[in-house]
Amino acid sequence: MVADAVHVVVTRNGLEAASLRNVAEEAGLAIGSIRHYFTGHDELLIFALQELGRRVSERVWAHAETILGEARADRRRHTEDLLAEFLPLDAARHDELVLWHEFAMAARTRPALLAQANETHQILQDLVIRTVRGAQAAGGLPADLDVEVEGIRLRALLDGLGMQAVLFPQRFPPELQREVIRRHLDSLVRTGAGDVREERQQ
Amino acid sequence: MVADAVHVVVTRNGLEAASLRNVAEEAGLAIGSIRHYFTGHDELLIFALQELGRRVSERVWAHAETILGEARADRRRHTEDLLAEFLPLDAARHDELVLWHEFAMAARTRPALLAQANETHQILQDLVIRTVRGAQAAGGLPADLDVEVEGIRLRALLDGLGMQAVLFPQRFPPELQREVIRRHLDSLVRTGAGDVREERQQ
DNA sequence: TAATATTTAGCACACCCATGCGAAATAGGG
DNA sequence: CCCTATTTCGCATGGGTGTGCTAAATATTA
Repeated sequence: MVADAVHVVVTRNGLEAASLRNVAEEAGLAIGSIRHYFTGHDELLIFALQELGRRVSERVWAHAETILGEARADRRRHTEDLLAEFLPLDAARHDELVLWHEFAMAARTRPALLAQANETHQILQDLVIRTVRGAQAAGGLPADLDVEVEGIRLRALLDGLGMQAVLFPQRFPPELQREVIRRHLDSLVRTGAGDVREERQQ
Repeated sequence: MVADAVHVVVTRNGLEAASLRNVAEEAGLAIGSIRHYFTGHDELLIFALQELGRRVSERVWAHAETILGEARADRRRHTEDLLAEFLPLDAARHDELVLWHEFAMAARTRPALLAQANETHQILQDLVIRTVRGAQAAGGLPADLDVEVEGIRLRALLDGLGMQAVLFPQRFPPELQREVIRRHLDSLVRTGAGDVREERQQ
């Protein structure tokens, strides 16, 4: 697939290197061949981004169905595994994360990519929120938890941790990443949203 | 300053647009003039990154001295303000965050930038850890907290939240960002590292 | 087989890029 | 003023890029 070629080039040399020429060479095709399917450079990138979003969503959602379905004793472990899908714990997830960051960052200055990036982000955000809600419904989390905010907080944590682990791998070995997830889940389990607001005043 | 020109161009059009020509035009100079100071394109970018790191560190550390010094009654509020320096709550912080993300991402495929990016990241990470440690020493946080891990977790949260807020501003209004910070600090205050590990087994 | 559609390939163009180099302008010290 | 050092400038070169367009090759259908 030509999308794979884009992904390889972007992963290896960054999005700015994803020229028609480089992609064509990586795919073993001629420039004109690629341009037969994509009328312009933007369309190629949009397609590659769509394909990325499709794969990530598919993989993570498949993982999610295991946990969101019926109640199970090892829910906690499955939850950790699900969240671990957002982190670069192996080469596959590392590359997917790199791709996502490259495209998402590029979307800031390339309006053509923005819609697709937004959609992908939303899908994953919803998944995280659902996971939190599911854990709450299963009784593992305090009932008074603000699921929306906690979902956003958890997603932000995963995103930031994944980002840093990609940029500075030596500083964030897999075990440290897992420990951070565990700590966060622990704090969710043990903390109610509660009445902290009064205490907070002083 | 020529560094400002780089920053403006990168903020507006992304790092890939920071060519000698664009930067020179933004600075009101000729290409050759810039090349008199920087022997190549890489050196220009490295300098701009150094300058960015310097400014960010300076600003955030100045904010930090207020809080790390003596004990004060309104420590919680100052802590929130300090952490808010990592989020795009106004135009200045927004732009600084954009610059940081652009450079940090580029450092992945440009070894020339990696050292400087690493150093800047480390400085800020240390600051966050010190903040957590300070809060712990001041008695606001449980004594059995793992300061290192909590510092990393907090920094990851800030980084991820900042990233998403930059990419999808409409989804992350300032008040939501502040609420996430408050929630996180609340959870830190109320959660011990404790003996969750046994419960976790099942 | 013959005619047609689909896919692949390659060339030409105009544009932007980093860099090398020498000339022009400006500033500073004698 | 003159001489020198510093700074600014612009041209030339070689390479990369997206895109328009046409020709060739292949597959599909009649």
